[in-house]
Amino acid sequence: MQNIPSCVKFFLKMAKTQTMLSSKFDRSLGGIGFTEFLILLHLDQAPSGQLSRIELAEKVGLTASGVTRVLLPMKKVGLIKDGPSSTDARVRPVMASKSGREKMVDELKRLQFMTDELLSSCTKSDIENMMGVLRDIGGRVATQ
Amino acid sequence: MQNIPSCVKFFLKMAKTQTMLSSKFDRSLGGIGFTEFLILLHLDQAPSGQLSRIELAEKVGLTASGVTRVLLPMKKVGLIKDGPSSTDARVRPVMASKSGREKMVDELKRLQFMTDELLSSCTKSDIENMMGVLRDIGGRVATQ
DNA sequence: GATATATACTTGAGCAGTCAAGTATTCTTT
DNA sequence: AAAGAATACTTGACTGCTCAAGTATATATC
Repeated sequence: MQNIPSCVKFFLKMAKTQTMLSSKFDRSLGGIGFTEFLILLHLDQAPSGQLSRIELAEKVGLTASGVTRVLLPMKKVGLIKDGPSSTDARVRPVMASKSGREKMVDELKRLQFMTDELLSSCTKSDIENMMGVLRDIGGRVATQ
Repeated sequence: MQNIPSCVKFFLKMAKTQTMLSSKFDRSLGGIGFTEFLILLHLDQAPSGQLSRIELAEKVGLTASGVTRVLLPMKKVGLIKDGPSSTDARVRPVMASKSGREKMVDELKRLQFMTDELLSSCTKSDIENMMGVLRDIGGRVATQ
């Protein structure tokens, strides 16, 4: 029976929590998946309202091909549409449609309600601290 | 452009960090996946050295069928073996084999090195605090 | 003691993603 | 201006799950 150091324990705990959370999100998000929601959210946050596939990939943490595959049904259903064709013919910018934006606002409200509840026992500074730690970890993971 | 409340931001950040981490783990774990590692770890931590499929499912956060599917190749490769058949003929206990235990110890060391590095800028109490928050969130998610 | 209900799985179909290899366009070098 | 390298994708084959439905055993109810 091995002794498990606290750093490892922390990551195990985080992995499990995240698994539970994302399946809860997926179940409660009406009709769209968490990744689809993320895409709509990032499109909303982009200053120009549009993002290329690789920009989306970078933001949501998927590969380019993952983005291609997620976008396909979203376009079929009308949540997104093509952005104005850019000067560079390789890039295919994506925009949210009106219904995509509406859906996103809807789900954002739902998510807000849910996260408020889940974090109800945390102080503002708890959250600040954890954000700092996560940012830090993210940075270290990214640099290889 | 929607305003995103800090609770939601926190969960988005955590989701992304976790995505990056788990793919880093999967890449760096030699030959076995993160879930396979988790299974070997939980078998090691079980007092009797054996766990039923549903116990494993509960511990690693998969469904029963997910466990069935993960276990299949692990048995073929000899990382695990059947436990002594229990009094209840429905349950099929699983144990780690010698090579499974060795593999696990190996990978645990690797993981320890990795997590130490990723958390190198955190204090002991940072980690304690986050563990507390995660435990709390986990509890709230679990209750329905 | 038979019947219903619950538990511990397994299996088929399908979804969300990956990776490797391909295509089209653009940039860089000579 | 041509050749090679890089970028922005897309596609095929695969992995790792999920969910719904099935099977086998066990428990509770009448």
